[in-house]
Amino acid sequence: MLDIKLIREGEAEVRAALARRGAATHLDALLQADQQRRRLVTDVESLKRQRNTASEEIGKLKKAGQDTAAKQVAVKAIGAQIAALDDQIQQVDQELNSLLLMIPNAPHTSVPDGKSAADNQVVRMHGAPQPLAFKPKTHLELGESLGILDFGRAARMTGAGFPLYVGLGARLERALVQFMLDLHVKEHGYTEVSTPFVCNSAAMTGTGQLPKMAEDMYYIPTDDLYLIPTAEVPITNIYREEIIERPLPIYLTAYSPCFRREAGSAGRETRGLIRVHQFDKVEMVKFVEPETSYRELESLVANAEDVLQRLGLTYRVLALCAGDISFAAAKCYDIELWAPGQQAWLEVSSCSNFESFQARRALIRYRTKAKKVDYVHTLNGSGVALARLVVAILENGQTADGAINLPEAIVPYMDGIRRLEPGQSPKL
RNA sequence: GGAGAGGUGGCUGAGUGGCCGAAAGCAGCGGUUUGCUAAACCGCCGUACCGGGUAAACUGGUACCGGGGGUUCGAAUCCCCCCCUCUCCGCCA
Repeated sequence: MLDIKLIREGEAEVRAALARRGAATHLDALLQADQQRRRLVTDVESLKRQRNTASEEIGKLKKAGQDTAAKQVAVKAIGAQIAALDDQIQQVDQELNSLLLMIPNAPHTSVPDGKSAADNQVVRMHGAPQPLAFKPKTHLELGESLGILDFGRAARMTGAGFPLYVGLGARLERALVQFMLDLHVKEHGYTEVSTPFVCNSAAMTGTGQLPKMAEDMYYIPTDDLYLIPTAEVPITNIYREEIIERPLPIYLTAYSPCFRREAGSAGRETRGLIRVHQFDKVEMVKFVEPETSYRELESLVANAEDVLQRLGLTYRVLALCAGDISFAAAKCYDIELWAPGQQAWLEVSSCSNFESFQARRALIRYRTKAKKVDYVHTLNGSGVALARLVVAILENGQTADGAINLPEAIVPYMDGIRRLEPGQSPKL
């Protein structure tokens, strides 16, 4: 969330920044609640001071054996006033908090203007889409002919949008996870963690999934827990309500499955692995000092790009415009892979700087060089998302005879298998 | 899931109704002494919010002893609910 003091003192700037997102703002109600709260707090605290002084006096008098009945009655009256004010404060606090939680992050000045995905800017390309010498198949056709994907059986046990990988398909998935984790841990300086795949509402609120995105998550009412839509949630929440005493930056990475209801997106890009309710992902999260966060964002993107470069894939990096960045982000780059079967760019990574937005919600702080407590900046990026990565590897690696040439970098993780051919993978 | 024991500041750990935001020790920071390291000695050493002050230093106040509620003039301390940890039993990959 945004700093209420910043909103109070820099209202015009905050309004202007939020307007760039096209976000409807309820700053008036917020500022009014803030003002009311401060007035009430000042009042109740002076009453509490009176009560404390009087109670102390009663204690002394009692010790001296004097009668304090009259005084006690008087203090009790103060207590009643305090209780009434405290109730009001609680209400205003709640209102203030729920308003604050609904306000999105302010876009950074370097974020391009724009209303929608159409206004995102391509900041660089790696390679360029090359026409194949034959009509490319889609990953669905390839997956079926190779026998490595089975959507029908998955739908029977769960429903549409839940992939079942078979044989070398499952193997490829596992190999890619291993490859990416190794790269981030051994070469990019991340520490690997393995987290819970369900989180409580406090954690979800901390990273910004709640309250706004409740509809997009799978929820388990019996235990009041949510399936994670991304490992960002458990990783970032590792330091929730802590003052981090070790030196920054901290880089963490984790593999996790991701669960998304994708409510409202039925019929949109829903074929095959493009948009699924469950997919695997390797995620990177950084906890950094505020002054360094935009430099850290660039290196985070570079870490994600490194994955794709080593896999020899064609991709482009987009700077999302103010109207398209996610709720919690101050700046965001997307990385998209070229998929010849789809004739489309597929988003496989989203790298964001949240500045102190998540840190404020989740109370993640550190000590500055001057020993003051301050909020960290958090960043995260996919490094990268699996299902669409598999799509790109299949569709880019395909040959005229329906086989797949695998990227050299994962061959060691595939026990030396360089090529997937029809009939090669074990059948169900 | 059942029974019992606990949750106090970065850590260890005292405190069972007012003199407690909390003893003591360790760690940390500053200083004195010191050939260096070490030791000794002295001082400092929680967070949030509201106010004063230049959004610094500093300063007045309020709250916080797992979380929430209650009793009381007054709660770390008494009562209730919840969460977590440990031990034992049950179940189990």
